[in-house]
Amino acid sequence: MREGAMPRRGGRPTVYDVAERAGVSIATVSFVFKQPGRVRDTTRADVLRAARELGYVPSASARGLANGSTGALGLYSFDMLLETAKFVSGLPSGPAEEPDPRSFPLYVDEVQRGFELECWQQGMALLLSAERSSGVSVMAGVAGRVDGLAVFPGAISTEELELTARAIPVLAFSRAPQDGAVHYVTVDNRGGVRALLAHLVDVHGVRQTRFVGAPVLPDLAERFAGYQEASARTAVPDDAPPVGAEGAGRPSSRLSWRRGAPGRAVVRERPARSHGAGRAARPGGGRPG
Amino acid sequence: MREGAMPRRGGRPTVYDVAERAGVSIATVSFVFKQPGRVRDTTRADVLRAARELGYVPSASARGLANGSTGALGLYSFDMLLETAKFVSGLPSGPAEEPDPRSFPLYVDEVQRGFELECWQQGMALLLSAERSSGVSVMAGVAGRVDGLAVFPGAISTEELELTARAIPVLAFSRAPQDGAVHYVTVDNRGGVRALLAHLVDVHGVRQTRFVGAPVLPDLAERFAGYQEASARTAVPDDAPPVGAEGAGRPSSRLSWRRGAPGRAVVRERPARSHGAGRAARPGGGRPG
DNA sequence: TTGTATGCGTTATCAC
DNA sequence: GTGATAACGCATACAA
Repeated sequence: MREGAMPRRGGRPTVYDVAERAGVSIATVSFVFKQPGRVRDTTRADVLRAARELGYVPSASARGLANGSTGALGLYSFDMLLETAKFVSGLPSGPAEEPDPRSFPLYVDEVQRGFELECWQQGMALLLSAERSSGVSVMAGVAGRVDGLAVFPGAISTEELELTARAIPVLAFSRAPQDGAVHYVTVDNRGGVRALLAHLVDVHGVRQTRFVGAPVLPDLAERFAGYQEASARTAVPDDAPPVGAEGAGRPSSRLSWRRGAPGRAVVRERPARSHGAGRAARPGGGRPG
Repeated sequence: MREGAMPRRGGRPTVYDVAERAGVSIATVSFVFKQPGRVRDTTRADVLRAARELGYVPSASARGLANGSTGALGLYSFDMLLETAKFVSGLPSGPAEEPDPRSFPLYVDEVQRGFELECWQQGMALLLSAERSSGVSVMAGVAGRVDGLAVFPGAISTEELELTARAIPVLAFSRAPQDGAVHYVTVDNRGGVRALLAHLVDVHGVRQTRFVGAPVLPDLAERFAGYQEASARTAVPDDAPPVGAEGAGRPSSRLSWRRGAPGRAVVRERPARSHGAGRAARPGGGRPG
């Protein structure tokens, strides 16, 4: 319980300061910002003026705590120093002695930009963060600050994804769909590569092709599968090992890129469980209207 | 005051739930995450297990409210649909009927990536947001959720920047330094262009140059100034109007790009005021160690 | 070592 | 139309 409504420490101004300055109660101050119509015009003006004079900025923490949601979505991506780069690209790149942020996977930018745009249009804040190869999971730290979380493929275990999904909606990019609460989204990698090869052969008359990259991730595996399906049309036998397969950083055991592997690339969505009092974020969701 | 320690609504699990499950008090749960050494090993194990079983994720809102800081830094950039694009590039681009996010100023990505990297290394979360040409200031909404805010040059008025700076440290990119609480950072645009021209002329033997872009922003004005300073060496008279100067969206009056304009490009920092109990964010600050 | 109690700033439910 | 006041979830002095 505050003693009256003292300006308190030297911190940022709060509703109490604004209320005191405007000669009203904190409830009124809150109303002015959340339900303007509920306050008399003159009162509202007083409050707004006081707020501006004080440089009042509402605390998102308090706000989030009070209404149970943060108003932000999270995007969790790769280790920013690319210590997992070769795992991502599937290409051998030697033990990068000095990680260079500039070699960050470029496609990430595009996806990220799209995410930013959507958040922007939805009026949601975007919280960016990335995995750290060293140290504990940062995911938990992120999950606590957002209403929903999208995750790039990486070192995050499915178990941890599912765990996080118990707290907030989680969307995993290009991951093999699993049973659980996590949402998965991917693209038709197989068909894409087939079309690509068909184009190269039919339109450009290419006769020599080779698949470059180690199919250690679902996406790459799918692409390799598509490559094999279509490679009968090229001069390269479809059992030629993909370039870089041997040199891949982690000899990943989580995926066997056997011939004719099952599972078409697919977009799989699970209905979000209701979290709390019906709140629900929609990472990657459609636009309104 | 909670009644005992009921699991409450259907929301995310809280310290109360974990505490109940582990048979300890909420304080102990908190200690386990914040001061692990203060808790007995067995107790800690119990708590961690309970937390994991429940899928407990600490609320950043509550945490932020309790300790007075959010642990996140903000980066505020352009309107994502580029309605201010031509203002940014200085190039006439016609009234983009259908704004295309793909034409977003590219250099932004580089700066943003650097900011991300630094935040990542500092263990801080990064909150991205952008101005909206329509509607009220989003800045306030951002300022409330971060400990410090970096702002790209754009439609944000100096007044608003200063206002925000009363609540949290604000860093403005490529803006003409002002007196106030806002921090400013820019680069040697003038010298850069001089060097560029020298290189073109001396090394590549270029004899024909033209400055493209309307110097409506401080940075561009500086570049134009540098261009003029060095253009005596080219075949183009230094008073040739820069291409696109006429077509610039806003005939900005905030900057007169008069010849020999004063003010060298400069990095200007102001010591951050102490906010609250000595807390201080350091947007763009150096690395530890 | 662990538990109790209180504050953090906002929201929202009541009274008035 | 406004004003008290109880949550919200966590951190932390202060007790025990």
